[in-house]
Amino acid sequence: MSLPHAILTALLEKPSSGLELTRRFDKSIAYFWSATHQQIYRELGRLEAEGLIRALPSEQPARGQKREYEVLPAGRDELARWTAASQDPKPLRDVTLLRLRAAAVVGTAGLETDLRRHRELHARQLAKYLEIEQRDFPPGKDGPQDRLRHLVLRAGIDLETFWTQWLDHALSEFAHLPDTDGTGRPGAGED
Amino acid sequence: MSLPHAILTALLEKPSSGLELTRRFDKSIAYFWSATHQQIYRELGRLEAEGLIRALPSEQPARGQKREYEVLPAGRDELARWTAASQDPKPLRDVTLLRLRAAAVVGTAGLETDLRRHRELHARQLAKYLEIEQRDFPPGKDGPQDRLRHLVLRAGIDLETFWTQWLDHALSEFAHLPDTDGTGRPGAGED
DNA sequence: CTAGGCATGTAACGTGTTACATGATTTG
DNA sequence: CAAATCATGTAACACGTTACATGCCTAG
Repeated sequence: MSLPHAILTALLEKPSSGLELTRRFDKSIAYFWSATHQQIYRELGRLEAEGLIRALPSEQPARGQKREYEVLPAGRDELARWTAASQDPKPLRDVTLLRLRAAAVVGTAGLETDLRRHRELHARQLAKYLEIEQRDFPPGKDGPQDRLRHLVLRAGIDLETFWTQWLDHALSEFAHLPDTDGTGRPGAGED
Repeated sequence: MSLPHAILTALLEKPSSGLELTRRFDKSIAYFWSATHQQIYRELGRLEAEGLIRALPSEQPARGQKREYEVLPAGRDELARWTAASQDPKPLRDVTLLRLRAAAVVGTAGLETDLRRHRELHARQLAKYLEIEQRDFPPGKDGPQDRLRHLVLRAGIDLETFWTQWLDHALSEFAHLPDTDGTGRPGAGED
């Protein structure tokens, strides 16, 4: 139940149409929450039905017509409630780690190339975040809102740094690993 | 499409029944891929229908009856193919970061308590992983399979360390932040 | 023989993903 | 006015989550 709250947050920051929201998600919110335009339109419909947002009065509903939405007081209340409510952190779910565990059984053939590619993607993402940081959070800009948003961006930066380094480490392990088919020691102990 | 491959990996490590798989997921695979028993049974059915695994011959299908599965050659091939295939890393999607971004708009009231709780949960998880590391990866144990599995566990350990520290940092920011309702500077610039 | 735990499932729903469809607006 | 682009939307499906249902097996 997070997408509606991501949308409420984005709409509070600035009233927008569906496509504008999609672009803002891609550009600025995607580093902690991504969404496609289909998801966003579906959710905008629900939020409007629930009375948490409304289309700006001037627009009449029509298919190819732009519709801008703004958050109603009930929507702001709901977002505040959700933000403060206790929520358990979700367990990690990472495909790359699963692939490595699988490689321990069926062999590492072919994996290294893709991990090297991932390493570059993470490094590029990191560079992009650092650019954003320089542009949006210069030394002077440190009001309460700036500090919180900077904190969020910092998490993104540090996570990309983490993955870049971890992949470097993993790749260096690969370097002095026999390129086995994994059957060297079958039923070895796990857990 | 990762759950079937997680199951294939687990079954190659040791043929098991659905409930045994569920327990092994909880105990040992959950730090990079979690699943409920309903998901596992559904997926076991599909994998069997596709001819990637089979129930051990002795068992006849019956509702409350234990059914052990093992991986067929086609299943091993599929797992090897999947492991080596190129896959894009999934973008980050983290509720806590979203909550912080929302708090920049609607205020931080109530958030701190839950973040403190998260910090403790991550610290506890970290302690658990470190225990596993000591038990399962003593200095001598460093064959190819051990190195790969250790690498995976290391990612879990380092990520929990990361989140513990990040939350400490976030909480220290909270300490000298006015407990606003977020409306101090409404339409401030984002992206 | 019954109560509790073991083991396997069904059903319903929410969210995310992919492919495609349609109307409006601008530009050459 | 044709083509490209903007903008909104439908449909079908895959996956994950929650609640519940059913059959077996063993201890007391």
